[in-house]
Amino acid sequence: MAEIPKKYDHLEVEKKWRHRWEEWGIYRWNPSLSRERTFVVDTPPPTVSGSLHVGHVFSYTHQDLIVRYQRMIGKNIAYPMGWDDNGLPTERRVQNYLGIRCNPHLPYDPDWTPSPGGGKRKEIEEVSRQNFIEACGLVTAEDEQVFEHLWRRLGLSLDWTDTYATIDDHCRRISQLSFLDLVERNLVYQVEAPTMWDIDFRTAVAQAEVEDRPQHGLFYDVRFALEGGGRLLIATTRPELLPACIAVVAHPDDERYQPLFGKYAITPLFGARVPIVASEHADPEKGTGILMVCTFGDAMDVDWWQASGLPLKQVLGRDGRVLPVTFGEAPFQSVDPARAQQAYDEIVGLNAKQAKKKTAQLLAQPGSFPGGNEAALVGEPQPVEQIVKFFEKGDRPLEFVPTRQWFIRVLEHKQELLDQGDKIQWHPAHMKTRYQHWVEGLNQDWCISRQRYFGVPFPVWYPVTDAGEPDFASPIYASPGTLPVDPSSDPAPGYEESQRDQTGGFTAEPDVMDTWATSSLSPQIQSHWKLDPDRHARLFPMDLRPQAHDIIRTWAFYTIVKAWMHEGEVPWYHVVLSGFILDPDRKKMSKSKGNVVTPEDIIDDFSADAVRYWAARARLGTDTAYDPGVFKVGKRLVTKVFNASRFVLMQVDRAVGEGELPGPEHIGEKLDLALINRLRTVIEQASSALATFDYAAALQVVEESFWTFCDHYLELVKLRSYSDEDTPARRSAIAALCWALDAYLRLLAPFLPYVTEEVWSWRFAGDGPRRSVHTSPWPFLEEVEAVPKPKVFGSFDAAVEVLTKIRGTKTTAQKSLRWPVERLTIVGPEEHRDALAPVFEDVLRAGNVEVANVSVSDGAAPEGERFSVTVELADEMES
RNA sequence: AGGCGCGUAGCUCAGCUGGUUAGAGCGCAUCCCUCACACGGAUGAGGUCCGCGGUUCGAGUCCGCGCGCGCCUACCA
Repeated sequence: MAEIPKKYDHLEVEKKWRHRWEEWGIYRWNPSLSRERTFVVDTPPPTVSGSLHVGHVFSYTHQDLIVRYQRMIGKNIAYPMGWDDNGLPTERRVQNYLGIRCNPHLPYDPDWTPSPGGGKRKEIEEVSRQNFIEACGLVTAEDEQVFEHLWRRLGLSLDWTDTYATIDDHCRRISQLSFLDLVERNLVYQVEAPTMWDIDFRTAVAQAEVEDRPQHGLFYDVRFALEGGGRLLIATTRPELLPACIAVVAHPDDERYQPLFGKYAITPLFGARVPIVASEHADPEKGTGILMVCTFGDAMDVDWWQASGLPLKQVLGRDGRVLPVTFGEAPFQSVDPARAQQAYDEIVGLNAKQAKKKTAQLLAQPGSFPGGNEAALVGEPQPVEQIVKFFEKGDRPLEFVPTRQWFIRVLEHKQELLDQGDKIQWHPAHMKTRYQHWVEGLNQDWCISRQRYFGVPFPVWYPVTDAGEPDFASPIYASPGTLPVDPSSDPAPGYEESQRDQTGGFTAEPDVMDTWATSSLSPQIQSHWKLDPDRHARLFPMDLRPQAHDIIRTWAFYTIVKAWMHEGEVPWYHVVLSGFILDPDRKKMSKSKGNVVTPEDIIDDFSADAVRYWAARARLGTDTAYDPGVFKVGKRLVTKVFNASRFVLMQVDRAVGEGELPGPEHIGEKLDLALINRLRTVIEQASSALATFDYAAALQVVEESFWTFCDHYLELVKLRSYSDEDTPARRSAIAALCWALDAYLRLLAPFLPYVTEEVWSWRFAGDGPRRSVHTSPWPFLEEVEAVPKPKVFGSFDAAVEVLTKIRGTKTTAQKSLRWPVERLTIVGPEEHRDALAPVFEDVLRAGNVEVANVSVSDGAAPEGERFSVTVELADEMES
């Protein structure tokens, strides 16, 4: 029996158990057990280059609560850890930190090493893609340690022997295998088409990464000339796209414009002759009801252009600046090419914002309206609140730029993907609706190519034609056995490296896959899909996907897509969605808000158990206000567990010393039986709540019961268990205390893994699974069956009621709770007196009442109460 | 603009398939150093359950309509 310390030092205790758990390896997956006995978690790999905040602690704790329960009910747990280091955020960080930039055309230099602090150098060093990836690897390894340290402190029961990083060889291999599999199934294609483009990151982005932001814009009223005379007023927010105007459209039912359909308009400044067309796209209510279609102002322009067959006039480049074009040549015909060119030259090279301003100025000048001295711009621009699409990580609006991109065919499989969603259980259930809305609302295929470097390269090359151009129509794919490959340093199959970028040779696909193309494979990455069929069968489909609800449209959706496309399966049976942490003013918590308290600080102050308690109080899917008060409550519970356990085990120690703990067969006193009987309900309720992932409900039941145990049962049983004589009454008390504490520790273990393990080690730890509370069996009902059911119910509550009355009288009289009672009169109906009788002795002891000073009689009790209780206190303390 | 969720004590939240006087913790007030715990304990004061209608013997709980908040999706000339 271990020495019981007087005070609880959470930092020391946490450190001790953290190391011992690692030593014991109790959180490791056993690969030899069958799938049925295993509980598999698709752990979210956090973006390591992001900053850690309390939101992480929140959702990762939720997973761990579920996992710890599953472990205790005997499941073999597969709970690995992954890091999402692949992608833009890391790239940016590495560039700044090391002062390097990727040049994918450079060859790999095996001797190159990054110099820390390189970010301070003046010139930026260019390195090959593989060197760049290695540098990213070094930086992210540091970031990963920060996360790992926090996860360990939090007590997450992760299997640290089984980790992955989304850029490592294994993940690149799985990602490339996935791509090749999709090629084989004709589920992926490449196309040169206008796609949403971020001009700062200079990459394509996917629909899921786009967000709307309200912007203050200006509506410019611009006059177009009608061919053969007349004019037309068009409202636009993007005058800089005027040179890209290909048509003018109005609603077919709009009587104002019906006579114009089929005729032509002449654009101001640039003199382009554009058709006036009827189109459902136009809203008669908006602006002047007639609008210009440009290539490209928005998604509608793209749709319209594709259907129209009109030529493309691209005026914005990949950097968002106005491209040089020649007027008079197709497609930039003009009724006055010289004048058009003159106007255009004023905006060439400007960014969209500058070009907008300049074009507006030009339009305001007299003579900008074709054939006269009038200005095309009418009146002052009107301020307008508009909604503009942005890349979620971007700072400037997205543009539509024609580029060659790879897409996965999701649009034509919406129904199948909805069906997959139905096969998965969503917790809470209403979150499925979000998934459905997203799938139903998809309007583009999944763009997976990014014009970046720190990502998984496409395992693709192209032949270089005799004309020296890549032949994109004839991609050369890597063979699966050679993966992972980097086409920019590995030659295409059947070619020599010397033929790279040579006529008749090959060239690399320069793009990388979006990070979601890899993280959507987290189940397959963990199961070693296509590499280890046996392991795959033991892990896939998984049981649980924990995640936050904001990434249903990305991570959850993409993972469902991949699992369905590759194997026609769901990736997991259950998804649990954590809510967000909100500021006290109910806004989503963010760094910029100044919530600078780090999770490590909070653990230092309140203990890991207390922080877990805070997370565990929040139900799935429910956003929760950040309330440090809850940490305090958690800390109080931890302290209470420590102190109550200390009391119980000291009593046990006094009674049996080093001897064996008395078994449940000694429990005979009615109060003790009543206690155990109450625990039956607690175990039932907590178990069924946890089985449906409702850890918060389980905690509530257990916590409430534990406080009752401390506040009432311990007080009632205290003096009986103090007894120096080894009577059946004392033995019953000791046995009940042991039984109850043993159960409470296991019930609380998923929530408070440290303090429960600490207490467990004092007296309960045994051999085998019972070495740790976390591998001990979850309390099951058979354990309760070993203790007889009380014959009369309500004894516990009756005892509590009378004791509370006695305490109340003393408190009101401002006397100590030890103060003796002169006279106790209890009046109540038979039913309640019968319930009270067997536990009455305990009540009197706890209330410091002499049996001789008590009278109990038949009669009515006040409404809602069992008894009418009258308490007269003694005059003196000593009586 | 549609969808989803939420609106219960000053604050944070429980209240399952409708059932007698609506719960907890924090905070607050008053008191108590009793041999597990003052990082504690006892007791108590706090609520027209967002509003209005309806169903019902009975509604915080079900239905309808509003109002407010959050999120998702759409709106981008």
